[in-house]
Amino acid sequence: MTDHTPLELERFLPYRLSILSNRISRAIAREYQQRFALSMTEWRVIAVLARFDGHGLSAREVAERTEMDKVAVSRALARLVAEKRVARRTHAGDKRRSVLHLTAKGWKIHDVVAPLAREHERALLAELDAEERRVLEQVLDKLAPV
Amino acid sequence: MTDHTPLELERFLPYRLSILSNRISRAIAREYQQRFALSMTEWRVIAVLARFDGHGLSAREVAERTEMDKVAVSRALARLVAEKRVARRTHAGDKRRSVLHLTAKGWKIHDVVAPLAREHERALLAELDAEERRVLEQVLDKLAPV
DNA sequence: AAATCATGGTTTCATTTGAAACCATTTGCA
DNA sequence: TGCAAATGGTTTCAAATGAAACCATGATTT
Repeated sequence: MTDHTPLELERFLPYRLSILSNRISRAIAREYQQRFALSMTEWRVIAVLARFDGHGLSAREVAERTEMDKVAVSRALARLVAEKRVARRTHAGDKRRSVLHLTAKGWKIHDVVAPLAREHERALLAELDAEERRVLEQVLDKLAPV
Repeated sequence: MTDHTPLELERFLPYRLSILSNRISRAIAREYQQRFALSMTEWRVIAVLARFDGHGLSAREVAERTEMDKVAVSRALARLVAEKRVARRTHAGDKRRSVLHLTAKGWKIHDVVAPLAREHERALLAELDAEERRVLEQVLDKLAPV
């Protein structure tokens, strides 16, 4: 007789994490999707470019930072550049690399979406008490160090 | 002067959760993908059918339980039924509904993948101490109640 | 300097996904 | 009863995605 012990999905950590993460991402995404016709990957690229403004990141560096693959980044950038949300130059010393910056248009989007995202996070964390917040941080540091 | 305060992605909760969740899901998926030519959605359906064996779930109920939309479930089921991993009958009292069960073949997959998934979870939790595990549970209960 | 290898980035092709329309059946209600 | 609305599920079409091949440039070896 084989072991049919089923997975208790509702207590299975990877499953619960995935549900939670999807819910949150979708909730935030819903807000900027139609408002700016912005996909989640595009938003992530904008967020990284904002965060490392002044560095003139290359596409590769954006990919690293977002944990997206380079194809996804390339496509997101193509759209962002077409819509003039991101400016793309060629690196002076290395013609393969691009040098990326947010345009005024890109910053405008950032300046709306970033607070909105922060507010979502705040609301989420507000459901937790101090100990829970502290330990959650700690757990994420352990399991998914940046 | 506008507020350009950028999101600190590497400390932003939704972002970190998404990274963590993706990494874990991918790690588990890698193991059963080529071994059984099983997609993540198909595995989820199998897991739910195993968990609620004897109930004769309908597709709708599977969709609810997996938090996948009904189109995804419909497609996963089409493949699973074609490969005879799942048996599908029509509900006696309601000809719209299907009545779903794992076949012997489906159970065989379950009985390999479920322990494998549990082992992944165990390894993950092993990185945490008792307090971290306890609080993590608690946090998930609060943020993503089932 | 030529040949080889590595890197940044894009394109192509097949597959997956999501949204909306759709079909069949059942339910609610005039 | 008969007709509109709701429900379970599938199909269709467009867009998103991933893997591999590709192109151009740079670095390394000889």
